[in-house]
Amino acid sequence: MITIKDIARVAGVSHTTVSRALNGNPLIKKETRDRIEKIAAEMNYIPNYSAKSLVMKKSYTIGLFFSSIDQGTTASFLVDAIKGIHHVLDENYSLTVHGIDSIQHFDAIMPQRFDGILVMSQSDEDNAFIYHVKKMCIPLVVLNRQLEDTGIMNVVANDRIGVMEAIDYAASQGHSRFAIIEGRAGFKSSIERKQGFIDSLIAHRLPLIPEYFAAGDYAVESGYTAMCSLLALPEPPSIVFCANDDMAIGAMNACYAQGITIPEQLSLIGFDDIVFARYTNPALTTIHRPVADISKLGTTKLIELMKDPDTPPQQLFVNTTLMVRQSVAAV
Amino acid sequence: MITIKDIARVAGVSHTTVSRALNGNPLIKKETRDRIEKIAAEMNYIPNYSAKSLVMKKSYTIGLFFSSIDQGTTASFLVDAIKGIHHVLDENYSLTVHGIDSIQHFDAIMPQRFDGILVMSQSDEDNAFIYHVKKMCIPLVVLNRQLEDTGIMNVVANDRIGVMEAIDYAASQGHSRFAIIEGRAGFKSSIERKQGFIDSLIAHRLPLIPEYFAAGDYAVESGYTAMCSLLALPEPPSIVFCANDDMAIGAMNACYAQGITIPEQLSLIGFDDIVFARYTNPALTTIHRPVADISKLGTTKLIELMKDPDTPPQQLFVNTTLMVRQSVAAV
DNA sequence: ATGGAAAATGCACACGTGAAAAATATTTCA
DNA sequence: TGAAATATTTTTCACGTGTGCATTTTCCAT
Repeated sequence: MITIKDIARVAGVSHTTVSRALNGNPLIKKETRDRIEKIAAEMNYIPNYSAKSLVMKKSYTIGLFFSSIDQGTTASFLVDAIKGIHHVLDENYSLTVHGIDSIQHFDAIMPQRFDGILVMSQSDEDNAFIYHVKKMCIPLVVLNRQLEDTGIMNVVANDRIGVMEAIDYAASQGHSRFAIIEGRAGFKSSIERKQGFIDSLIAHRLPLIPEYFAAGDYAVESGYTAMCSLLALPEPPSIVFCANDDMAIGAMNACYAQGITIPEQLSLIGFDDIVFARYTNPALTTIHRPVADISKLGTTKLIELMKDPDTPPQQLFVNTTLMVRQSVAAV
Repeated sequence: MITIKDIARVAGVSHTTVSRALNGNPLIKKETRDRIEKIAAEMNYIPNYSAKSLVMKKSYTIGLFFSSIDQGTTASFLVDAIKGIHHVLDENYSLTVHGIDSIQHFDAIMPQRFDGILVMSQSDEDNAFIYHVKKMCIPLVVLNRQLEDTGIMNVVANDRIGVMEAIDYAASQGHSRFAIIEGRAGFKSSIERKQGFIDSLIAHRLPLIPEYFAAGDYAVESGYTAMCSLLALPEPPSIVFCANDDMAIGAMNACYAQGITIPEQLSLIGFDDIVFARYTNPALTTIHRPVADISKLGTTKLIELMKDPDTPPQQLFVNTTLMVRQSVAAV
């Protein structure tokens, strides 16, 4: 491996000059710089990141942390996040992926190892981690879950409003017996989506019926189970809002199994707009959650924060979009 | 940040002794070691990985490379891979995720930055990258795509045999007019799955009908399109094998659209066994691809290789499993 | 006690880089 | 032409860690 010292020897200058030349330091005469850059290129010089890290106290690493990699995180969510970040992130940063639930010692999370951290947060339980990062003064952006603390950069989709729009739409189609299959207990998104559901019903002066609130955990299977229990009610709902598409697919399946046709006998609304949503039968009307956009914006903000740690924290909202397809009937 | 020198001062020894004590070097007296370890713990010492890296020429980083993050890589594939790896990987290694297609300069891929590399390979086009890694002498395991070169550690599912089993099963159900919707051109998996399809038909002395070979690219939409063209044939097939589940879902959708019922009028087989496969209507009969198992085994092998670079390379096969559900009818 | 081997520890340096301070070269101005 | 001012480069040191070799301490057999 060749180093700046090797280049210095060839160029007949000191290694410091080489370092400066290669890092765009204005103290170097233009012709010297050009000559050194040429030599460096010819010698195929590649900087040693370990050495750089040691002296600069930078790691050239961005950490992406999910609440959990195994549980409650749908595949498309994780992938869209990674895609979004890669889209914005400079090539000489590398992105490491972690699950908060599998971290043994927070001590290993320190400025030395991460220039910046993105937390794809789903639950309050991440707070311990988030505050550790903050205490360590590592530039931090929390994505996807709205924080009470306005001292932290935060990028989220406005789930609640997204749901309200969807319910408004369904109400405009004449529906009045609304049920919900809720998300995983403890997840902020579950609460928000439920609240949007409730708010919209209240705004339309529709009744909140306790039996129409079914528990779920974001997994496909839980949608199936919850739908079965809803269908077993003496008077089933005319429309069911599922807190994510995975559960909506499970729910749809339960309907097939019981010979209920969608949307004629029962309407269905999902949340997320995963790839498969447009390929269910009928195609699922759902709320598009802009995970990739959130990730992109979050990464942009993180980069700002790394450049200038005093950038004032903001709470940024990214809009959801209602995707009207075929799973809601007019009644 | 506290360093071994700080500990040395407190313990009244040299930093060398501290370094040795903390790294389990046998030259240190047991009681000295115990004392130093105690002090280190009390002082909350955390080693500086940059310095370690510099001196040890290790990075404590494993790179996971996909052919592409954006294209042709399904979400569940990426996620299952990450999960599998995390399951095996030691906590003080971090995992970075990359798309080969977005690497600008291979020069940045060097031993200094990666202790080991896992390539989730889908296409021959990855070879340039793979050989670069090999040339750099970075411990390497290639997953998912079978290589001709037996000099590289390689873990793959036996796609071909998996497909053959599935076609055998379908033949045993009385089918004889078999069609295929192929995977993305250029991907090894596409070729293997197609070959399994062909081999099985030949073994059953069934005809290979050119019109029954439809092109696809692993995306849901391409399954839809391909199925439309198959259904437009004067004499459509009685069963269609789709090279992955995503396309099978697209294909299923095309059937809905044209009022063809599955499996009564047309049978369908997928490949991968994604989460949603059991929730299609009817549930999709498919071939389970053990991505997580491949990743786990591959990671284990990579760790072996990192410990002892002379570990002889192997080609390891992980079995697929036929998941019989409801999309294939007996005729 | 004493020599000598064995065990334990310390010294000095290396890794590749960047930065402050010092040195040298060049330009400017009177 | 010479001093002051400025531009450029070099010297020296630091970052935190591990290692070969020298040094000290310990222990045992004499």
